[in-house]
Amino acid sequence: MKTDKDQIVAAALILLNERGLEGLTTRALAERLGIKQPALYWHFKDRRALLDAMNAAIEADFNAAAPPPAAMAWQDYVFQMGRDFRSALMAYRDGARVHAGTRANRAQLERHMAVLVRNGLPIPLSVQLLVSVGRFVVGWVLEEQAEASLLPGVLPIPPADRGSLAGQTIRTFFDMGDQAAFEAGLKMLIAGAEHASEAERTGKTHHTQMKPAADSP
Amino acid sequence: MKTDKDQIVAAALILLNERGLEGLTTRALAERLGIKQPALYWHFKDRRALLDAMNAAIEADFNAAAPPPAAMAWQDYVFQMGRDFRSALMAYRDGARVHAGTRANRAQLERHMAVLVRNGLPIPLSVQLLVSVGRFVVGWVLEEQAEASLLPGVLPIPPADRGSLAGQTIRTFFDMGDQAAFEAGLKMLIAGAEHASEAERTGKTHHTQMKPAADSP
DNA sequence: GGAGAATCCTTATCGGCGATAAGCTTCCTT
DNA sequence: AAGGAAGCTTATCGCCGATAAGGATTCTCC
Repeated sequence: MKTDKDQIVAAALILLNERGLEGLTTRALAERLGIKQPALYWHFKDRRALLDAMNAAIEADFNAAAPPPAAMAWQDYVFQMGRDFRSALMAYRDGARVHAGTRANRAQLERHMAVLVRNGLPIPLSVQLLVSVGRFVVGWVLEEQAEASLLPGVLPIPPADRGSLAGQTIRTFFDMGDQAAFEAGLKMLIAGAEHASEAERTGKTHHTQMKPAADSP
Repeated sequence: MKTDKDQIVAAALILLNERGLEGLTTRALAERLGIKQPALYWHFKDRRALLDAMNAAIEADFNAAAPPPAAMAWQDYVFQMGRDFRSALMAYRDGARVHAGTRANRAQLERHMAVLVRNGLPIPLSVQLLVSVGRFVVGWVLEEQAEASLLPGVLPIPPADRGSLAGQTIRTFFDMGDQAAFEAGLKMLIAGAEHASEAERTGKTHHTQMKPAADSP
C-alpha cells in the first residue's frame, strides 16, 4: 500500500498525542508508518511543511464543526467560533504550539468577516475583534496546554493561606475550571466589542479614560 | 574574569536578538562568552533553565517599567499593565516564544490582584481579567513576532480587489498598525470586564444571550 | 510491448544539536 | 601546606533534520 500525505498527517497527529511535539520526530513517524525516515522527504519538503499540513488538518476539524446559522447575532457567532477554535486546538497535545507560527489563513478570516459585517458590525471593529479573538484563543490554549504537560499535575492548592488573597485567587481560578474561565474571557472580549459598537453608533464615549499609547511601537 | 549567570543571560539575550531562538545554541553562546560549550552546564542545569532565566530577565524589565499610581482606576491599571507586558515581550526577538512554556509567576499575579481588588473589582472578575489579559498578550505577540520574522516583509497588499470586503479587511488592519490594533483589543477586554462588573452590581443582564458551553471540556 | 520517464522508497552519510563523563587548573579556607 | 570546592577543558554520546545517490515499481506513449 502506498503512503500518501493524508496517511502521514493522520499518523503524525496520533503520534503527536502520544508523545508531544518534541517526540514527533521524523524517525518515530517513519517507523510508525513502516517506512524509512528519508522517505518522508519525498512527501514533505521539510518538517515545517509537515507541521503546516498537520495544522491544516486541525483547522479543518474546526471548520467542519459548526455551520453557522445564517442570521445568528454576531455576538453568538463569535462566541461559538472562539469556543470551537479552542476545542480544535485542545483536541491534540501541543495543538497550540503546532498552530503558532503557521501563516494566517486569509480566506478563513474573510469568511468570518462577511458574517459579522452582514450582521451589522462595522468593518474596523470586525477586524479588530476577529484578530483579537484568534490571538486570545491561541495564547489561552498555549498556556493551558503548557500547564497540563507539567506531568505530576499536582499543582498543590497552597494549604496554609486559606483566607489570604493569594489563596482565594488560586482557589477561584481552580474551582472555575479552564473551560469556564476561557469562556468568561471570551465573553469579555465580545462584550467589549459590543460596547465599542454602541458607543460608535450613539456617538457617546464611556466614563473611563484610557489614554492612547504615547511611546513608539 | 569569571563568568556568572547574569553575564550569560545578558549575552544570551543579545544573541537572541541577533539570531532568533533557533540560532541561540549553547555553542554559539559559549563562543560569544569566550568559553567552551560544556562550561555553560556548570551554570545552568540545561537549556530550559537558561531560557527560564532569560524569561525572568525579560519580566524584570516589565516589572521595573511602571510603578503603578496607588489609586489608579483599575481599568487604566490593567491597560497599562497589558501595554507594558507587550512591550517587554516585543523587546526581544521571539520574546513571546521564550516566555511561553515557563511557569506562571504566582507572586506577580497576586500583586496585580491586590491592586484590582483594592480598587473595587470583585475577586473572581479580577482573576478572570488578569489571566485573560496575560494570555491575550502572549497570543498577540506570538503571532505578531511570527509575522515579523517572515523575512521579506512584503506581505503584498492585494492589488486587485481594492473595494472587496477582503481588500478592505486587510487594508483596515494594515493601516491601523500593530500597536493600535493591540490596544483596541486590550480595551475590548477591559470594557467587557467593566460591563460584567456593572451587571453584577446592578443585577441586570445584558440583551445578548450567549449560551454556556453544552459539551464537555 | 517495450523504452523511458515518473513515482516511491532504501541505504549511507552529514553536520549540528543538547548533554554527560572525566579530568585539569585556580583559588579559598583552615 | 593540605584539601576541597569552583570553574573550566577535552572528548565523546546519541539523536535530530536533512541530502545524495541509486534501487524498484508503475505509468505512459509510440
